[in-house]
Amino acid sequence: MKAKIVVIEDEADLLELLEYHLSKEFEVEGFLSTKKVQEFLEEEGADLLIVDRNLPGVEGSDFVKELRSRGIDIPVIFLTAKTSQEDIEEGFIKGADDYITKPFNISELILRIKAVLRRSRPQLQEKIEYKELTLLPASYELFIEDEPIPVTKLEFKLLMEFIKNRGQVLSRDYLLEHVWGDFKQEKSVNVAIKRLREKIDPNKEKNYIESIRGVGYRLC
Amino acid sequence: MKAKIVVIEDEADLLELLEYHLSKEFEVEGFLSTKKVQEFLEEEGADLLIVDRNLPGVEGSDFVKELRSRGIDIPVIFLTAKTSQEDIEEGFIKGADDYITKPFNISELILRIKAVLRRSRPQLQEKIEYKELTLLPASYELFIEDEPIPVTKLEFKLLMEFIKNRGQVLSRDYLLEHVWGDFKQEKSVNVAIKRLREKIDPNKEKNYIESIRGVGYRLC
DNA sequence: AAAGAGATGTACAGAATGATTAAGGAGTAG
DNA sequence: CTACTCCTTAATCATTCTGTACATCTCTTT
Repeated sequence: MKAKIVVIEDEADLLELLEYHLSKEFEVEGFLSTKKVQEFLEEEGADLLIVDRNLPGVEGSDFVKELRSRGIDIPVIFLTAKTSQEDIEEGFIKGADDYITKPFNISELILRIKAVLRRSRPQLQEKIEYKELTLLPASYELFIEDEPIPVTKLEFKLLMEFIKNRGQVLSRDYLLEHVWGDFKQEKSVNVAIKRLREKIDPNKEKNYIESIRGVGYRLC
Repeated sequence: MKAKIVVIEDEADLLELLEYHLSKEFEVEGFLSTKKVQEFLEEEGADLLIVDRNLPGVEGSDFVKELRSRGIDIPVIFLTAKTSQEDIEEGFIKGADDYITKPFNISELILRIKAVLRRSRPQLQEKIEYKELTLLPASYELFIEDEPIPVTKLEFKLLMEFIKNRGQVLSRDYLLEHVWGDFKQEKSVNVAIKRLREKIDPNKEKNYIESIRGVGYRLC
């Protein structure tokens, strides 16, 4: 999962350059002014903010201070032509996580971004995607097109097993061993599959899990 | 509670200067070489490392890389005369949280230290805010919308652990290890969570702490 | 088309998990 | 020492989950 970075920079050329380079490693959203940023952050969220301090209207560091006072604790890197010692110190005092002066080196910027993200977003959770399904193994959560779908731990593990072996037919025996561990009747698998199908495809349109008569089931 | 900072710098004069200035705000431990540092870290621990890269014997960034590979995840700031772009990038790649080139400004250094500590050691902050909760780690005090709420030390530490890992599901095992230290029964966690919930959300409106059946709890 | 095997659907009881309550002991302050 | 707070443990209540039994449906073979 890529980190989402918001860049606020009023020079269109530079913004474009940043978007171009950063998008190789991150998901980037550029803004020419602070205007719609707060709205965006509240609706979509982001993992890091890169802000020029010389912006039309609001001063960048004041904007950050304002965010901070509203409890928005997103990490911030200032990227600015303001190079005096006082400017730099002011930037940190107003809540910067790092402060880079123009002209800057793009690979250093990327490394500094990563350093900040490493501390602020300790573990990007692992995310497994399959068609419109998204699975978060750490919390046993399932999303269908970003809608959370409540599933039990058993159902989640069952789905994971299918995704791990997509395209292969899994026998009831195999599933009992790998998902349940504990040995139950083969019929239990039937019921669990039924329940899982209902949750991942309530309208029975997708037919994710196919039954292979006499053999087992397959996710295709 | 002051943060504990270890400085490794082979020029005695500079080390002394750093110790002098930093000790106004932090608890400082200086070393002229990396020799006894690892031992010190393992025994005493520290919150941040400031390292010169030109050290007698070991190269500073290699020392850090070595620490990282041993799972010692202490934040590091390099403070060094190596100013080429390659050197800086190498520093970050080997695990730096920040990189400052000599000559440096002492107040900027202090601000950068604070910026790194804010993310990596939130518990050292004077004041931590999360939604309408305010925590004062020094005194184990909790406020909800500025109203003081009496909480026990255990409850406070539990809440801190959740805030430190907000959004992540924490298993009972994890909590026992990180909050209790000492191993108790997993049931103890349930009871402690119940009491904490009662205090931070007596009307059960906010649902700060979510239970994830079969997995653990999460602050969202 | 009928029979039989396998798959699906449904209902329910028992198992598992979490929440709540209460009791007793350890630790602490006065 | 006494009174008090806090915490663990144990017991019980409440909820959710899951295995089993059985009924129904579907497919395949004859």
